[in-house]
Amino acid sequence: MPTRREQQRETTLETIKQVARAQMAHEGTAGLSLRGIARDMEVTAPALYRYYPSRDDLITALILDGFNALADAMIAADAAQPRPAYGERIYAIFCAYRDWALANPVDFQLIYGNPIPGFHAPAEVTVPAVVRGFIPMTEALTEAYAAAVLRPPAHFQHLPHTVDAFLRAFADSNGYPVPPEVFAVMAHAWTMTHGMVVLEMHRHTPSLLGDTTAFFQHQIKALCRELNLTVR
Amino acid sequence: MPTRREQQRETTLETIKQVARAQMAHEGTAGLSLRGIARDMEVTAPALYRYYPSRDDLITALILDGFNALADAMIAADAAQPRPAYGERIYAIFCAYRDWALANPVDFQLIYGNPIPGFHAPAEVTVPAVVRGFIPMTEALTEAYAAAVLRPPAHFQHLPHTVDAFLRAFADSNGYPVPPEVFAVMAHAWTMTHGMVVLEMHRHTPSLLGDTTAFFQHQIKALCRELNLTVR
DNA sequence: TGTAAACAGTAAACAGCGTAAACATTTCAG
DNA sequence: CTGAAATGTTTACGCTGTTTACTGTTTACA
Repeated sequence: MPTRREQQRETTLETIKQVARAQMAHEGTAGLSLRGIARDMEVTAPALYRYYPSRDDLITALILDGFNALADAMIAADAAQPRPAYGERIYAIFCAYRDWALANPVDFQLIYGNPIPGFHAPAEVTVPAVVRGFIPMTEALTEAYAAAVLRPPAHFQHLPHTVDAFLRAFADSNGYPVPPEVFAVMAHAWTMTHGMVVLEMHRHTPSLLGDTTAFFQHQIKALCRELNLTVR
Repeated sequence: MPTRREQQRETTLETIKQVARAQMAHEGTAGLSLRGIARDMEVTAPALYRYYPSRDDLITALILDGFNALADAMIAADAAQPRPAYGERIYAIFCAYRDWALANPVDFQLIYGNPIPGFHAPAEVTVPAVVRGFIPMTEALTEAYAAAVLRPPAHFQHLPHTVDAFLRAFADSNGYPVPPEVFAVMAHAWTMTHGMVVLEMHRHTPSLLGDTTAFFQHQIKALCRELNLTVR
């Protein structure tokens, strides 16, 4: 059972991240400064070093939170759909990806951009969190495929042999085998979604397309139908 | 005709950018520091202010160069293809986009990411350079459509009415009318390409797909064929 | 050609940053 | 209650972008 001191420490660790997020939300990812956080907390800067050994460690913690929050959003969106309704699930998951990104642009840039000078999150920390976010869409697609509802167009089945070999090896090494064509479908959908989100976030598409939300939803629905999944 | 001093000034302006790029290439976009550039040029930092009024102005200049270099790469790739060969042109243009990005990751992050703290390039400077890069693919697609070679699948023709209305207004306001369905195809292709490039650059896809080059080329070719364009 | 203006550079300084070391205080456990 | 651990402050170092004042050099014009 945690002592009073340990509880206090835990809340301080959380407060620091909270203030950091607030600062970034206000001034962009640039606004993250230890001294700024310390000012807001009415504490001196070196005091923060009792909690995070360096600025980069704080950022790493924020990134980890970000990946998990995004994963939570997608998992929740998936869970909210009725079963089986594979198309609705897929649609909801990718909409959740975009919605979360647009609602939390700073966190999204933190995890999927490189907004912090000279910083790259250690892979051994981020990869598990990333993988967690991919579980719902992988499951939904795999189940739909197993149920013979998802029928990928031909070109997903005739992948380049290097990719096909890699995906088969990957599926075998994993305890959770995913057919290469399903994996390819997921990569395609993710790629598309991510591209739209990133370009929209950097304000490149709104001036070209007008209603980016409608366009995005239309694109995802079109993909679902191309995969023989019914949606809406 | 330029005086000796003006020539000198021009080369210094260029040298500063050159050194800046070298520093970023060496230490990531974080490595961009005026004092660092000054050190490399064996000059004091304030001297640089005679050439760029601030660090952000230097970055803006670098971004402008980046957009133009990317546009040049795509234009050159397009020009190198035989005519009409619309499929080959489209394929070459998007491959050029990816190739340039992977060959110049720092510049790419500079123009399509937000790697510099607290900095966002002024739109009135970047937009024209961005538009320039889109000319070849817009032209290739529009010509292919006019020649009835490009045949977009149905969902590109039944766009959400908000998007459709916006694209029609956009085409009308422009001197260069692009049919909405062609614009939608371009947005789709760009989105896909950009998403793959960004995810690959941040090392999210290589561990999932193995041969990302093969996968990318496969994806673009599949899209071309979906559009009734022959390629390879 | 002589001179005034524009240009190019330096030195010094200011404010802000991340961080390390030394020191003081608070809080808890034996 | 006492000593140790946790938490905080003070001070300092070296880095950053940027401003100011001052010095030469180059150019343009009367």
